[in-house]
Amino acid sequence: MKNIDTMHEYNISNSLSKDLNEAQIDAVKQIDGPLLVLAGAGTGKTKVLTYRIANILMSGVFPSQILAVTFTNKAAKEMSNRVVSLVGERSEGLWLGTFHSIGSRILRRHAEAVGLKSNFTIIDTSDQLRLIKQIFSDHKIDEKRWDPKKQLHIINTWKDRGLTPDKVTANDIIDFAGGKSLEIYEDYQSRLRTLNAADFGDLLLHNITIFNDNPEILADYQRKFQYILVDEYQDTNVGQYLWLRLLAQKNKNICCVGDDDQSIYGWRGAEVGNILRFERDFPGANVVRLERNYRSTSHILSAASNLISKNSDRLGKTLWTEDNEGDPIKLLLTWDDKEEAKQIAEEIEALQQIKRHSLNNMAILVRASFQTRAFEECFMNRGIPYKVIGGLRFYERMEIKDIISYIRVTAQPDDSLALERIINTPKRGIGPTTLQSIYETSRLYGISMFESIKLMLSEDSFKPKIAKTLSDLIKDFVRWGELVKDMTVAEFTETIAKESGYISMWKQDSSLEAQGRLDNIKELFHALEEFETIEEFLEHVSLISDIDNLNQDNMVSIMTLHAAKGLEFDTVFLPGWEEGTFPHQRSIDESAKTGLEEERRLAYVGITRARKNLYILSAANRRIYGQYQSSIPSRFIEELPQENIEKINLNNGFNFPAPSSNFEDGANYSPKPSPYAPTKKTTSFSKSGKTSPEGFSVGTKVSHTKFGNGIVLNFSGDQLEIAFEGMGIKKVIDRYVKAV
DNA sequence: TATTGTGTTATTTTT
DNA sequence: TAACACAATA
Repeated sequence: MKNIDTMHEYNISNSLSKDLNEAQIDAVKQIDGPLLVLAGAGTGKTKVLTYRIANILMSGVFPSQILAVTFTNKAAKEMSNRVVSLVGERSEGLWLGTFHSIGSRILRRHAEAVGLKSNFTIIDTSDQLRLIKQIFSDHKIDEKRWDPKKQLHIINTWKDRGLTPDKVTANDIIDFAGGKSLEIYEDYQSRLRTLNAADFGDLLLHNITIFNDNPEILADYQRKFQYILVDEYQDTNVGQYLWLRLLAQKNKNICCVGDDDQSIYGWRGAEVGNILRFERDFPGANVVRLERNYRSTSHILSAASNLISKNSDRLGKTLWTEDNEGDPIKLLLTWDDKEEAKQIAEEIEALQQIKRHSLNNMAILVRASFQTRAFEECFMNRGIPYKVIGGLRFYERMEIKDIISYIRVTAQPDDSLALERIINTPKRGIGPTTLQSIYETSRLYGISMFESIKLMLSEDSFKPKIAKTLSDLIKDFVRWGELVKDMTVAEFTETIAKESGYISMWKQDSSLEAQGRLDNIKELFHALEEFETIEEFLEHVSLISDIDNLNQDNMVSIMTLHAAKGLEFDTVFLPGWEEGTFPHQRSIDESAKTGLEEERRLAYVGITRARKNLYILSAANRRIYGQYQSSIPSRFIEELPQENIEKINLNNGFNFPAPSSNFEDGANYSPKPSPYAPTKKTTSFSKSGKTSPEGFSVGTKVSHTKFGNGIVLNFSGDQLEIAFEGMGIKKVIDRYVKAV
């Protein structure tokens, strides 16, 4: 142990001067006092952060005294890996995570201080919306006249700005829902408390409330976190800023890394102002600029710099590189979105076959997610493997959410939102009328739906058939609750999914997507094997956005520009550079100059993702809402320096679709090879036959991760009855045991 | 209560 | 286009 440490120590001090440039060393070395690192794209931001953490650790600070926050799980994971590779085990105990995960961790410790229990549920957007709709109906507010989504947006905005209902002033109130928007916010918060739930915004907002109301708790954390590091500081909103300021107030050892030119979350409440006024907030702050770019060729870098220089609201940096000039940016004007996809597909094929480029190093970055569709269709036909990142997220799929809801209710019967979701899935004959009566009872007595049902059953207020159904369901949940003790999370979930009839519901479904849904469910069971407890899993599920694509398969990545932040690729395609699409119309309509500048930053982010090859495309016609609309090339194209771009004329050598195809669907200019499904999440599982699928029979000696060794006594289907040494007889699904 | 049909409406970006 | 809400029917 000691030896390892000394070895790392040696490595660190050695690497500092070897691996880092001067500015980077500056940023890593001065660990005390406030520091702002302005890190341009590709200037080694993550490197600085990780070396800095290593350096702080080497100065004798305990890992648990360091707080490092990021925005995405991806970034947190990346940082954690890199710190481990620098200092090994010495980083254990570091508080490194997203704002939300850290906020949640702190909130669980002090939940009572804001009227929650520490096992509160974290609800997502759809739950939020459902809640708002309920409150609207209580207040007799017409959903047609007032869009519940708008109300949700208002509440989220208040939360982003660190405003609890009591802090909302007349100035902050937007006239909505007949002047009731604040009242609804109050109701919403109190409903959340009854449900023992918190939304994303609450994770930090409650922290702030706790810190403000309980100076001794705040003091504890201030003492604890000697050093604070913040990634992507340009994207912090007011709430996050307040949270950081509270924590950093005492020691003032806060290091924020960011790039005002990459601030692209203004719509989510991010305040570039936070970065612009850092020096004022933390007097005596040092500022280090990282301006040497290690990523892109000079053609790419120059184009990006010139484009972003059109923005007025910026601190200003001059990025430079010693990299060679490289190829100019290729600009392609196409007839329509289909042609655009086809051009990219052909270029990808050429790069792959002629230049032997790997698909992993290519990405298509779009402005809005609907644009991914044209590429999916085209690539599917041609057999180009691709993955859409962040498209429909795994945990947001209906079947996954349904099963998670079953788990939620089992773990926490009072989770009414989850119960409401699955009370009639599969169909049990519980319709809106019954639901309404339950809901009324729970409002009347201020109890959960689960409790209401129990109460109403005892009072005999249901029709016999419904009473039977509900009482069975309640009994099921109670019984499943008992199972937790004896089973792994995966087994437990699988049992519930089967016994509730949820699996058979999809098995009986003859529709096309049913099999895919079953596959997803299988994948969920698989993913669950990593977790020790239900609570652990539920926490993970609420905070992670996508199932981790650990697969290093050779695929082209397709994602939004927002999702691409922090990533880099050899080859990047930027399609859809048309007025209205990019810059997006709404962005300009809603926030004029600010909006346009944010769009330009988005373009800057896109361009700077590319290491070597960059393609920008613009289509003259695009299908929007199923109708073709013509548009003109994006103004951003004109803002690129001529000397960095090469215009490619498609009319030579390519078949150019005739305008007549405009309103028809039929016209298809590319040959159609046999359909090929490259990327759908289809982990194939053997379909369970009549015998134990894994081939176990009575007498087989097996081992199980939780119960140890045992012997098979009996089985039916894939359910094994096993006598475990010292554990007694358990029912286990055969996939979870191994023959020994 | 479940199913089917019709009309409306939205597509920015996400932890 | 496609998802969704709502009304009309079985």
